[in-house]
Amino acid sequence: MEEHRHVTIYDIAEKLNLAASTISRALKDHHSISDKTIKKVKQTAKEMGFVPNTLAAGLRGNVTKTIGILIPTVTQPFLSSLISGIEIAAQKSDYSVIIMQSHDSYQMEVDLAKSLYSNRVSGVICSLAMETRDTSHFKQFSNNNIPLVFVDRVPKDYDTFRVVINNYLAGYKATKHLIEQGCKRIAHLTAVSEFGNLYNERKRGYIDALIEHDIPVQDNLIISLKEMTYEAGVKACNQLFDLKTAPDGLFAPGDILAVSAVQTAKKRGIKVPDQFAVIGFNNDPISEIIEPNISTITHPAEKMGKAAAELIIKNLKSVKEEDAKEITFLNTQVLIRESSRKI
Amino acid sequence: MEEHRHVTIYDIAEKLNLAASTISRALKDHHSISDKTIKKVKQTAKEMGFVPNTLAAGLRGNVTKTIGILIPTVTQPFLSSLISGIEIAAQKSDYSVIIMQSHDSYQMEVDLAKSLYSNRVSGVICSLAMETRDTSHFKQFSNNNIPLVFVDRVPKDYDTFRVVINNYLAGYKATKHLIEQGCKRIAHLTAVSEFGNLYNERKRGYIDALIEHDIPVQDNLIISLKEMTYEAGVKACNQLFDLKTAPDGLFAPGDILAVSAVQTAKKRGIKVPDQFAVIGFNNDPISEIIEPNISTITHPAEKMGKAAAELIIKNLKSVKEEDAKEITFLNTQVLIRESSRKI
DNA sequence: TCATATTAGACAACCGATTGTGTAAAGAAA
DNA sequence: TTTCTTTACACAATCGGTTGTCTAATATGA
Repeated sequence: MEEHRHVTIYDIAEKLNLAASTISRALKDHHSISDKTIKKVKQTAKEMGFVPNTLAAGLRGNVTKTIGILIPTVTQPFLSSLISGIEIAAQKSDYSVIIMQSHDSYQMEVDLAKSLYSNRVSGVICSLAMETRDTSHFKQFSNNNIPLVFVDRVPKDYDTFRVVINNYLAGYKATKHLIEQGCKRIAHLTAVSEFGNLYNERKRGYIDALIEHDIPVQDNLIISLKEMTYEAGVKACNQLFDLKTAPDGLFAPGDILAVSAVQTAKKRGIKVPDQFAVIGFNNDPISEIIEPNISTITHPAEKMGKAAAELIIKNLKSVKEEDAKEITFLNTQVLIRESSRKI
Repeated sequence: MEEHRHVTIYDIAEKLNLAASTISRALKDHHSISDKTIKKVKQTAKEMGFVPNTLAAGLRGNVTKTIGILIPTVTQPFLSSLISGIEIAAQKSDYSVIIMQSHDSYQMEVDLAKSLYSNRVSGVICSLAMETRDTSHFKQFSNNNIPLVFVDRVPKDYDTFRVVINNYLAGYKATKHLIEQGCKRIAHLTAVSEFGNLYNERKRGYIDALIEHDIPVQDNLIISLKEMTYEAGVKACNQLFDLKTAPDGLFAPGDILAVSAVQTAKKRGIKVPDQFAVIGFNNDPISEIIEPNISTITHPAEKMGKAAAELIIKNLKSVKEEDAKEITFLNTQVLIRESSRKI
């Protein structure tokens, strides 16, 4: 096998008897290079199979056109949709995307943040690890004018971009929907002690909706879970159904939990939605396929990714201090399906 | 806001009155540097918040410790699991992962391959786009000793690493299972004209299992789909159920199709599995949750990712020509659930 | 005609880590 | 004491694209 050397602008320069700087400028249509030369250079570059070395460009210009993504995992549907959105927006502006998974570990997140910085990414999009309480490892980005956008699971107190939905409002809307369907005893699952305020916000919305409709808030109808898994959902629902006065509705802050609720109800002979109406969150693919279909809150995951990426790309062009605290809210919608449609 | 400059080895050198080369060597425990100096350098580096610039290192050494992933989309469960596996293996060896989505477009794939090359990735893991027929855009990797691993959707004729399952055997096993459950008229869905041989292989396994058990292969029980979507599955199944002699079993080469089959059957009052047994493929999360649970072929997606990443990392250490055609087969298993369990 | 503007392109420094080569000093072996 | 080895570190080239500065030539305007 021949040992190919990467073709460089110097190779092109030599072949055409021009200076390397001229090649560099010609390739990006610099005004000081004649059309004739530009055409010739581009033609030769193509023939020789020239591919620019982004490392060299990045080193020199300190611009890598790379967006770093730091998220708990790529397998969660919401997050893979988020990636997809980021990726599409990035591709449009000729940015690359580099992805790292914290697996919800704080230490991993710290290490990976360093690795992203080491790679001199142009910007970072992050959804925090469950474990994360301290966010000082993100200072390296802020301190070096690397735009940082938090998405979905965002820190309370960090002064940077955020792209989120209004979780309070979404929780309120979901609960209100159940009330409108005639539910009187609405249960709620939530996450135990969370740093990001996402589940707390949903819970606040739930509570306010109840209060607003003169429905008492009952502690035994609110269950805090350590993990938002199918199994945890089944366990919690059984606990709910074992109550003397079992609930007739449930707002689950995730579709997997809603699925577990629907199936647990079915197993116990409880009719969904007539005896027990359920609404989930996220509009995961499964919510649409399971029977009965599950009502849910749509979460524009791809759009969020797109918005986050665009914030970074836009921000790189014109850094304005006053932008720094910008929060982008994206709309949620109640998607009514069979699991909660009683009327 | 202060304009921080990135801390470099030169900054450390200046502070300690040492040469930059000494700093560089000290940081990687080079034997020619005294322990005392090493300790001092590392200490100071930490204090000053030094983070190595991987661009500079990559440019100089032509090694980036980055694995490029080029796949149709990240949102498909199989592929996001694959990524997860790659990522875990990469992290272990201190590699970064850079992901690009072809969205099943050939042109995108060509462009993104170039972009990966431009980023001087150390290796590439690829699952081909549906559209791809020609694979010459991968030559740039092979020609430059950049290890290339195809996963799952692999080209027939490209001389490089592959990590795949034995699709023929999996198809055979799935079909045999249905036969053992007493099915006499087993239908099969497949993809229309595919470049990668994955669906064709599964079909071959299906056919051979039938032949081996003296069951006639009937063309009207084999339907080729353009897209492997839920809707396409529903349509195909309705077509099957409309036959004079409808099938009593189905081997679907994907779980989404299996789900659509089960639900279509239920809608038409056909009992699953008694009148119609179904087996899918991939063990997507949904197969476990839907009712009835769907029997499926487990596909070790994360393991495949891990294997692919390890091939690259290992190969980078010792490039041997004779390795070049290595094919890694990973095991599949028949996972029997309710949708096909008759006896 | 002279001064200014524009066009064309060369030269060289630069980004930051790496590494081959060189040198000086201290210790070990002869 | 001399030679060899080891230790400890400095110097400078290198990777490849970018960009400020400079020279020269042609074109435009006063």
